[in-house]
Amino acid sequence: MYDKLLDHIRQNVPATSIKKQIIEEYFTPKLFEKKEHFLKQGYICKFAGFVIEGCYRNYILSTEGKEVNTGFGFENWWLGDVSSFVNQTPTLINTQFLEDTTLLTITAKNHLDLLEKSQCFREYTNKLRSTATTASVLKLSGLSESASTRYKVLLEKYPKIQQRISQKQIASFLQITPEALCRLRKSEIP
Amino acid sequence: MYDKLLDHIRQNVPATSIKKQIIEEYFTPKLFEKKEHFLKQGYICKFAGFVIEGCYRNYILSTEGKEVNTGFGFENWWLGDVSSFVNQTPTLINTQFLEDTTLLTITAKNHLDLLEKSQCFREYTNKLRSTATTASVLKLSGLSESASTRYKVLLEKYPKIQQRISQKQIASFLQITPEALCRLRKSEIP
DNA sequence: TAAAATCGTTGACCTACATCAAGACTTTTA
DNA sequence: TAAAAGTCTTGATGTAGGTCAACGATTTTA
Repeated sequence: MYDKLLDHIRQNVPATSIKKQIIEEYFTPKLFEKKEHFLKQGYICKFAGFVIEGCYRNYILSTEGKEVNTGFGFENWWLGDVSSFVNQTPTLINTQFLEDTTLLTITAKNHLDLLEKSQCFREYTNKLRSTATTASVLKLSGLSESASTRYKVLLEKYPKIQQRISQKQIASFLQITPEALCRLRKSEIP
Repeated sequence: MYDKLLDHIRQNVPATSIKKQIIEEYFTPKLFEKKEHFLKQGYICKFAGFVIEGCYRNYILSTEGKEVNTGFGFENWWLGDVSSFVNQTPTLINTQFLEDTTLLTITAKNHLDLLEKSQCFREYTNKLRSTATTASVLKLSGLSESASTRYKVLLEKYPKIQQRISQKQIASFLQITPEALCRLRKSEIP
């Protein structure tokens, strides 16, 4: 289990010197059931987590209280709201598991310690956070395309997403209704 | 000029020990004219910049080549694509000045040096980047609201934006046509 | 395992915003 | 400072996707 995280660090910082023992010391495994929440609007993000197995969705609540998915995460992704985690301020993001999920979690305090202690973990964190920012911006711009284009792009990027995520959730992510997605599928994949 | 950046650091990291001399050593002032680009898709972001005076827009190109604004920046904002800057990879973002603008710029190398050297600058950078990520996510979700709601929210957040940014640019940011924005204004502000 | 809830699909109808066009006003350029 | 280019506004018309409703299929719960 700890190896999965270690591998991920190695992938991003090939020259890493980080030891498995460190990971075991700083991270705690946690199990969550499908539909459980990892994070809810208004709470402070006390832990960050790395997905060993399972998946989740991030969503926000619109002014009318509608849930709008902002993204999904699978194995080898991090979850937790960086802003809330770093500044220990209430989050605006909700994170809910879509399958039973195993995480490696780390507290904010441990994370800070590890950042100070390990130059390589600093690099790793830096790298992940910088690419996360870009991803958000790109997603954003994607919304200027038609729903049909956005759907195609999504399928190109994650061909297997339909095996794991329900149409309702995908529709929310594309910011269209499930009905519209249903019609899209019918017309586009003959 | 350097004081403006120093003040901004102090605002975010009250206990800072950073000296004006350091700022003067690591940052270089630069002037840009209205319509000049700071960053173009495909190039690597060699500098980050802090706006002393002026403003800019970030935009991306949709698949059909249309420019879509992702945000504006004014005095006391940073510009530059974090992802491209940190990883020295080509950016997907375009940054263009909407007024004659004065920046304090720092090279990627100097930025790395300063991060290693100054614990306080590390905190400062961390804080800015984490809030930037959140801002993107929230903007994203905002698009699920109607154009009219998005416009109202924008005006609440930046009441003076209309004095500095043209309707065409605001429309692109709201992801509607200038015509639609014109009609919105007429109907909403009687 | 029966009942209840949720999901995917389809049809009928509606609305917010896009597109195209054209004129008045403002800013930039030579 | 005159010409050219870009901006704002308004009108007429088109369309992608929303809303509401209904039904069978699947999943969840008791």
